[in-house]
Amino acid sequence: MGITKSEMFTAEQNALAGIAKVLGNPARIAIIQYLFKTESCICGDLVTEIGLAQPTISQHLKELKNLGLIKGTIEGTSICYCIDQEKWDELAAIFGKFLDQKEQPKGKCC
Amino acid sequence: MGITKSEMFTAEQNALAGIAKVLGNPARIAIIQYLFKTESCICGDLVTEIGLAQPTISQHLKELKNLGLIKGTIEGTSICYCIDQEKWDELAAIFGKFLDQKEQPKGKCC
DNA sequence: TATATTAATCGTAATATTGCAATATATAGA
DNA sequence: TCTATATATTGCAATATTACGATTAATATA
Repeated sequence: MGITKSEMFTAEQNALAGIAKVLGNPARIAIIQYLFKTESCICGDLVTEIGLAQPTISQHLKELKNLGLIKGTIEGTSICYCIDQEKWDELAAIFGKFLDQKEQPKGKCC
Repeated sequence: MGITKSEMFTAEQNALAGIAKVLGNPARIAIIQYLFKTESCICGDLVTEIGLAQPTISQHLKELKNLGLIKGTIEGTSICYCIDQEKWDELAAIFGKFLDQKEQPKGKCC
């Protein structure tokens, strides 16, 4: 249905899926990479850098902001977006722990 | 449009987004966690464990299989699904590297 | 105040995802 | 072969996502 039955999963499972979902789009990956590497982080730069329309970039920024990964400060008529390193590290730790899982030795199969 | 313009992004960006997208659903997170922790990994167990219909579970398994995260071996009339630890570690390394990014010191903002 | 610049929001179209019932397929055992 | 069991596939409905043009809001400057 395009709807996920979040009420039947644990908070941790929903949190992990929520993080992954926001990261599950190449435009948002590109935005994050650009914010990490560049000196300036004016929103308008992202529009030319990524190559998507301004409302589209704005929408992606909103989703990244909702998750807390980025923060924006007003710079005159522009807005400067940056990674929120503290929040990033926090989510990276949650996700990294999930990725670090090791298989239990199983007797029979695979 | 529900379509992402993947041709305008790098292979790495698409790969990262592709991994995250598959992980961006709590049912698939739950399936992965169950496969990691349990002794047995019969497909039918997942249906009762997760609480979604059998075709739905089968569909999620298919997506995990497409990404290479799991593999299934036929056990009589059942199928035994397991994590492909090697592939998991590989994807975890790719994603972990992305998560490990640190902010460049910026002069002006944020 | 008027204008230019920048970013957010609205409205909409196209496509994707999620989930399930019904059905198909495949294997094991009688 | 016939039946039971287990999984995959198909087809569909509901909802979500992505993208963009048009518009709005807010600020800076003339």
